[in-house]
Amino acid sequence: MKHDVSPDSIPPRGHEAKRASIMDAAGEVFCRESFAGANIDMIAAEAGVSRQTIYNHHGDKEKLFVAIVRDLTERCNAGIFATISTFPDQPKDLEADLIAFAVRMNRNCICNRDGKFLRKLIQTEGERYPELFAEWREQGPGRTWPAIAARFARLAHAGFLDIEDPDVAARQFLALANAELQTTFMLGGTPTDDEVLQSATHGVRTFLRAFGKRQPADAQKHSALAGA
Amino acid sequence: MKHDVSPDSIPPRGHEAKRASIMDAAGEVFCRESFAGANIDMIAAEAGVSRQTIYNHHGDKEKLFVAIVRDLTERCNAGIFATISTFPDQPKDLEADLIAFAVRMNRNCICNRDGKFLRKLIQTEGERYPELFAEWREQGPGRTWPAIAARFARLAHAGFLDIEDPDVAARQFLALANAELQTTFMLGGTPTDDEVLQSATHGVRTFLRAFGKRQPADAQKHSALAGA
DNA sequence: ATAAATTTAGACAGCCTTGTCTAATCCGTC
DNA sequence: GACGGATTAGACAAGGCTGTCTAAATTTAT
Repeated sequence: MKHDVSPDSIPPRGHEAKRASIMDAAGEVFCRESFAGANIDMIAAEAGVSRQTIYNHHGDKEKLFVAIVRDLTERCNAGIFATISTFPDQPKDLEADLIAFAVRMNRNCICNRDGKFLRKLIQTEGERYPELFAEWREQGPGRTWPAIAARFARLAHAGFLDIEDPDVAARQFLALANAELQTTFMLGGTPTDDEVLQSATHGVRTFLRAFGKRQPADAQKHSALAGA
Repeated sequence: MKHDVSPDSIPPRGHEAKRASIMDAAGEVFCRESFAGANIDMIAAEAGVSRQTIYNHHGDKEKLFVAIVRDLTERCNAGIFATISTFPDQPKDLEADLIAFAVRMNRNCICNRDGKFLRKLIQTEGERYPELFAEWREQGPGRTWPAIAARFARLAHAGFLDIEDPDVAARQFLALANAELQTTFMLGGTPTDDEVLQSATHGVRTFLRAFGKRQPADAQKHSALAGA
């Protein structure tokens, strides 16, 4: 049941490097062991830092935890907005462009290290820190979903899609893009690039069957026949 | 941070009643506090039982935990199969029947007490008990998804739907039905009946836009216009 | 009513964890 | 090379938790 205690390769140099190293290790350990199951010695060992240094930097276990969550929330949101800015507003190939967008979203925001950690911490500790995670909810889904919805609304307005409610469509787009990754997410796994692509491809195809224009300007070239 | 310690209403009578009471309380506490955060005294208090009785029944904390997970997995699977058996094979009103099915699935299997607890335990402790949750994966999604897919395949074969890959369609059906409940689930909340209905309605409409027959035998009566 | 089985409260040892303290050491800078 | 801040190992007290044990009380079956 005990985990390896070898310091994470190179001992970090400098004050800030130590801070970063602690944040990294703490995210990892809190995520793997849950708040109650994690202990400071584990984090110190994994960060290649002494226990006292952690107390010097963060005060106590709970403050450290809160710092981790805020940090992850911030970084994840930044990633999501960066990815949203790559939304295909003037698609050349709607299906291919949306698939690529869905893959970017998954790979850079959902399946990556930060995304995985934040998701797990929210699921595991969400009920114990209502205000902290309410903050995440407002800053996260509360801001990203409308942003995505706005992009879909623009795409619909430009005649590429046939959408009544862009908010619903945005949520469904994300749900479809992830539909085949749910079980993996549940168990804390990281899907392979291929699984991400598969899920995105199937999801976007279904999305376009539902919301694509029936007879677009240039006839729908990419039917459900295209190979994987 | 301490939780209420009042025994859960009536002290139970009889050996089996105590066993059940312990299982109930343990599920609740493990789910709320995580395995590491839960302690036997909490569970004993919540079950209205002495600590020693728990040890008499289950040996130790880990065995108790495993018993809870197996119990929840079994009950949830039973519920899911029971619900699958109500799948509308001969729908009178395809949209309404699928919405009702999606609502049943959510209310009876996903949002209910057992479903919520099992989901949380999988998310929280899945990585720590790989074999235990692999078992769940095989018995759960591994058996329920194909069962649902088979029903959709039958519906497609009977001419009600236009589906190439029933497995993909089944996963997407579930993903769409839950699309608007994700954030609530993440934070451990329980959606209201109305939220469940909304999500199912929107999800099924999108599903039918994607997979419904364009010109079915009797013309599509229920377009995307129907009120909530 | 009596006997057997179960449950109970409480005490207990052993262990782990948090957070503090100290004295020695490291590191970059002047 | 000497200084000052940061870091380190290690010891430490206080407290929490698990799992065991006991003797008494309670329940159930006979």
